[in-house]
Amino acid sequence: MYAKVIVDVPAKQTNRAFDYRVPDSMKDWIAVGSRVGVPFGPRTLQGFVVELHEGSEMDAGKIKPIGQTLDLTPPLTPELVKLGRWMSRTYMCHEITALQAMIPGALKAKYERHVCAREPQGQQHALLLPVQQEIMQFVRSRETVELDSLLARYASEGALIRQLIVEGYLEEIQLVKDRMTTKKALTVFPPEQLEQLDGWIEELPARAAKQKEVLEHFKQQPDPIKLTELLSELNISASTVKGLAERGWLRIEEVEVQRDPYASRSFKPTSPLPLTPEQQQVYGRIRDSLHARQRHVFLLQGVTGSGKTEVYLQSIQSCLDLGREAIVLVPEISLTPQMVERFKGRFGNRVAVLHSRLSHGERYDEWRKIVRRDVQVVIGARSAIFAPFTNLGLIIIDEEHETTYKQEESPKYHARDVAVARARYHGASVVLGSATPSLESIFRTLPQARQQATEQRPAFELLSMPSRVEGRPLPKVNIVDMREELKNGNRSMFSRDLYKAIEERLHKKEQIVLLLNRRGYATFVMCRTCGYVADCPHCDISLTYHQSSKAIRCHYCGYAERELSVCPDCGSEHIRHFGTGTQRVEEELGKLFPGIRVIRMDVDTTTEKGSHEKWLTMFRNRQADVLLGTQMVAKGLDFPYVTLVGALAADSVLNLPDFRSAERTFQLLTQVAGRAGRHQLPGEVFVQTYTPEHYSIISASRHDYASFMQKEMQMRQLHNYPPFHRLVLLTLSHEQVPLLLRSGEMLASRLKELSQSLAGRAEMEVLGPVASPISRIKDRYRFQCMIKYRGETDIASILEQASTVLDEAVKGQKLTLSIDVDPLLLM
DNA sequence: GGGCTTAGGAAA
DNA sequence: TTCCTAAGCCCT
Repeated sequence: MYAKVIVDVPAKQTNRAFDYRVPDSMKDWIAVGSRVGVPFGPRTLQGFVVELHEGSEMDAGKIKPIGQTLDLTPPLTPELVKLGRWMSRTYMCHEITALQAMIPGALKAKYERHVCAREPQGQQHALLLPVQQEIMQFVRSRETVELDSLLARYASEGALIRQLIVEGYLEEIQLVKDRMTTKKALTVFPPEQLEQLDGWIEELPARAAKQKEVLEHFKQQPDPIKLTELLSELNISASTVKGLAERGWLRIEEVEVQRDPYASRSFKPTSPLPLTPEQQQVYGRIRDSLHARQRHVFLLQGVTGSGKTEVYLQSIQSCLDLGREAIVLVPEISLTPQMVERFKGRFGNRVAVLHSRLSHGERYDEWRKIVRRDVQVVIGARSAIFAPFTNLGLIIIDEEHETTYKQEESPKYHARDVAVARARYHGASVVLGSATPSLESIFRTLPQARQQATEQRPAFELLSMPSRVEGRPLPKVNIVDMREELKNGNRSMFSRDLYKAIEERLHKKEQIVLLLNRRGYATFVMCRTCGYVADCPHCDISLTYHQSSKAIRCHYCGYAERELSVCPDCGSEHIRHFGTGTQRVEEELGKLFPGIRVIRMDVDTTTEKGSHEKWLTMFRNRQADVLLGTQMVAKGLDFPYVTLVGALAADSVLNLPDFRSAERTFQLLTQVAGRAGRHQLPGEVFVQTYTPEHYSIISASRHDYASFMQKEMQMRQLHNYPPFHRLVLLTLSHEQVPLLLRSGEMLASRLKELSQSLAGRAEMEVLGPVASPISRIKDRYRFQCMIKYRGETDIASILEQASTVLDEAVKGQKLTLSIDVDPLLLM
């Protein structure tokens, strides 16, 4: 039997499957999706089996056997292997990069080179130098030694060690290892025949009271139990249990334990809530689709507070009832305890939770629950879309408009597209939920787009829930023109109206959420005497102040220096380290309202594990009056006593040079406004802005998605932007500008040539090259080209041809081309 | 001529 | 990506 293997070398020349022979001993262990160690050139590499075949016509001379299998069960399913192939075409990434993205980081290969001692034939130890003798002595004293540690120990003898290997004194062994080992715990097992227990209890001498107690325990609870638990439960020492084990009555074994991050927590079981007629209708539609195994994509537009989560929960329940599995994606930021709680409460231990706050080990263990079929539901952030289920029935993407679903590093996939691709394979349904659907998604529900629908890009069906549960009204949104405030001499960051409203809530003991967008409020370091701003010496960007570490660092390359006390340019001491902006608001709140209790949530206060949760719990318990934060306070939170929401600088996103800035502004304001008045108490919202006439702000204040969408669609169509055209962003980077310019021109002209050949089937426009908005990162300059296209285009082959031409022209020049298909950030 | 550095190519 | 080899270069 032969296997085709994708190896762990992300390079163009190796971006294809290599053939290997499957040794007979491995036949039963290897399947499509297996992770294997294979000899590749002079080394051993990790790879994934993507195909198995009998291949009698193979060129046997060239083919090496697979070296080792790395898992008992393949970490990937055949479907995921196929998906990897699709991703590599769709997002222009190496196939191995796509496959690696699907498994937890803990399984990323770690390569270790070991040496062990050997006796070379016919050689004399006398030929060795004294140091070499010593090295051999050292190696002989143990089974194997990791080469790196040996080289570290004998730092200056690298050449001599090499000689030992060449002459056969040392044998080199290459190992592929996981980064992660499973956690084991000693576990006590009762005997097979429980009836024996009674006899043994009699048999024990009277003074062995403790041992009797242990046996009694198993009579009550015949399940295996962790040794540590047993000891603390019965207040005994290990020797007691060991004594029983020595008699052969009990068995003590090492068993893999799960690091369950939620183990210590109990979740209140919840049962399905009665649905409103609106919810009922939506749920019915989804349930029908599940039953019919339709590959339907639903766009569920529900206003904030319309009860989308309950619809998700019941849809998942019907999916489980059909014996199929479900994936729920939530934006990382809103992967709040609340959401997890509701899922755990409803589905208990049938749920695995995957998010980036888990440690490597915890994440791995949650993932293993899926592989072992212990769970049927996964709730997680973007990468949870790759959960290795084999009978997927439903994929839910909550807040589908969120940008976190697009991965910014290779593979630059969008979870929404991956979801549709996986659903196509499984005959599963997809539900995209949002109060403010992305223009891309809503477009696909329109008649115009329905006509252009293909198998690859199906049309979506719109479901809507326009009212809040229990008929609660949407909060009243007041737009405050900050220009007027300034005219009237108010230079504070709070308008008079907002000030009054805060005062009133404090008096009534109700709660307040304040949103301050990061952008627009600098985190940079500036000298107020001469205007000096601290820049990164390697990137075209200012350094960011980090309060926690008292350092200023570059966000892109990690360069850091100590906090400045004087200006390096003019020596002035008036150098200001602007915090996240929220700090300033906090200070000002304290001045304006003495005694006010503020919880500030931003990168500085939430980096620590679990801190996010801690702050939110405090706020929920009304231990604070104000929750102040950046975008993260806008999403998905639900607090009954919040009756006032203030967006302090609504237009800071609007002013960004990005064609999606209006959409982002509208989404953010709608989201944050939705935090108010979700329960009995009515809510009120203040939006402070310098551009109160902008349609995104006006529409958001009226909770009017439809009119925003219409207006925005016109703008997009006018400028050939998505969703009417699709984009590809090509970024070239190199240390030298002239070479970049030349290759940029070459790339653009090649792309233009290729676009000519499209004729009538499609339209394609090539823009650039121009310097990227961040023109230098890590001492490399950056130029970009943009492709706008629509219609039937094999964009992948166009991109491939263009990049091949470029490769040949600048061979070995360290020029890198990065391709972002459907980019969300145009940097 | 040997040893060192570097560029280019191969990897099943 | 990593490693090997061949080619180029310097020094003895």
